[in-house]
Amino acid sequence: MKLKKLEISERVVQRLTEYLSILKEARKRDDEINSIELAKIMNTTSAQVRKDLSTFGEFGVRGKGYDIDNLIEIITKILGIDKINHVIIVGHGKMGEMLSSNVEVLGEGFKIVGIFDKDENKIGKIAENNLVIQDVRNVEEFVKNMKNEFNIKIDTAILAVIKEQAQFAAEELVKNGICAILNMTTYKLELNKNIKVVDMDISAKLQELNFWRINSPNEKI
Amino acid sequence: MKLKKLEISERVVQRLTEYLSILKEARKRDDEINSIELAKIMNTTSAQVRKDLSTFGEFGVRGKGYDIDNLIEIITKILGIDKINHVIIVGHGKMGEMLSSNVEVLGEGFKIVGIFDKDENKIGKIAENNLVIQDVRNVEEFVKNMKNEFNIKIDTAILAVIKEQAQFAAEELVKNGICAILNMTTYKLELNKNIKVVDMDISAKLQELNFWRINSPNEKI
DNA sequence: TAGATTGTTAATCGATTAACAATC
DNA sequence: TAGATTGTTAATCGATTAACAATC
Repeated sequence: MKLKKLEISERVVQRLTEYLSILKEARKRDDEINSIELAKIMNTTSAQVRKDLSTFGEFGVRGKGYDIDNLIEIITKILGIDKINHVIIVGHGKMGEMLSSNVEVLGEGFKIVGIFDKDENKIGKIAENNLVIQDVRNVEEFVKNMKNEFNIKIDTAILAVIKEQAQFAAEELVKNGICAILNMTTYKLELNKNIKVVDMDISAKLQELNFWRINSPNEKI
Repeated sequence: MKLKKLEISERVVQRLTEYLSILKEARKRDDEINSIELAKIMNTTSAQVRKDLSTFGEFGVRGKGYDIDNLIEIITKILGIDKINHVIIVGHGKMGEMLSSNVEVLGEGFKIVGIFDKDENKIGKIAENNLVIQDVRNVEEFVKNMKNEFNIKIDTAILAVIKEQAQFAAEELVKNGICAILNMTTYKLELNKNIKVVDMDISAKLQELNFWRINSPNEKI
């Protein structure tokens, strides 16, 4: 597989994750799919589907379409989830608990290897996935050990603390070598630009939904 | 408050939710803010901030900036979260449980009034927020009762079932008058276009983050 | 070969930004 | 009034789409 590498827009990457999920569904029914069918499910044009995919290479067969298994494999590679990515969860409140106990939710390609909290009542307890909840001050040591003993570099953290702690906790993580953060809080993190942050704010999404609900053109309430 | 009403882009609404969260933080420190400061926190230009806000009206004072409290109130109204919006949760697995037990997570303006599941072992049990978990087949009756007895119209559902059930469950909800769905599953729902759906897919967001991590220009792993 | 669908170019559309008159 | 910052216009930039040659 030859991957072109150039400027890739956020939108394209977002759609890539959607294509993947759609393809996994489609695979249950078919072996092949074309840009028209894919576009219909995505609510977009076939031109966009082809353009998106051609950002990364030539994966289709003219006159036929795309082999679903092949495309799944390619997108999986592009997203780096063809291998296990080791992540830590910081904050073991309701959200952290849900994330660590729900094997489904992270999807394939990710494995939780550490859980941290600052609450002394939680530290030392065993989470539902059988990991011991560690003191958040141990992140540094943990990351080092994983590197030295198992040669596992931990880059990614899921930040699930309360929003009042988000900025501080994130800065600590960055100090310990974390360069990618899935931010489950409502706090807008202010970090060095080379740190990748993706926000996952449920309340914001609900607000968005609510706006469209009350402002829908075919509103009839 | 006079609200202009015209074509509003998804991006603007998304940023509106971000402005709101930033303003709530800023209020702790200041009474006023200008577009330059707001832009800095948002990682954008002051022109965009002003343009975004002016989509909805004239809220600033030339030479001074924006009154934070005032702006919060306005955005809160625009997003329709100045009043309580009643939502139901469908699916009381790990995700549904987290949502219903975590008062923080939905943010202000939303209240869970019903929890539904199809698992007989769960039906009749009491969830952490003290609501009885109801049979999902009762949604119809529940929605009608809320309307008739309390004059509460339920428009919004949070879909937290397993992805294999997502499409079916969503269609049932729509039949019972739900017109806005926060989709917590990885399944790409295919519904009538007048139904508002916002996707909230944790695994997709992790994939996105992972892509940027491994493709960051200043990668040095 | 004829039919189909890709990959890509060029045209269009929409979103962002620079610049500035309006005005506090 | 002078200084500052808004709201808005016009210019720029980027993303989407239409169209079609390439090719299976």
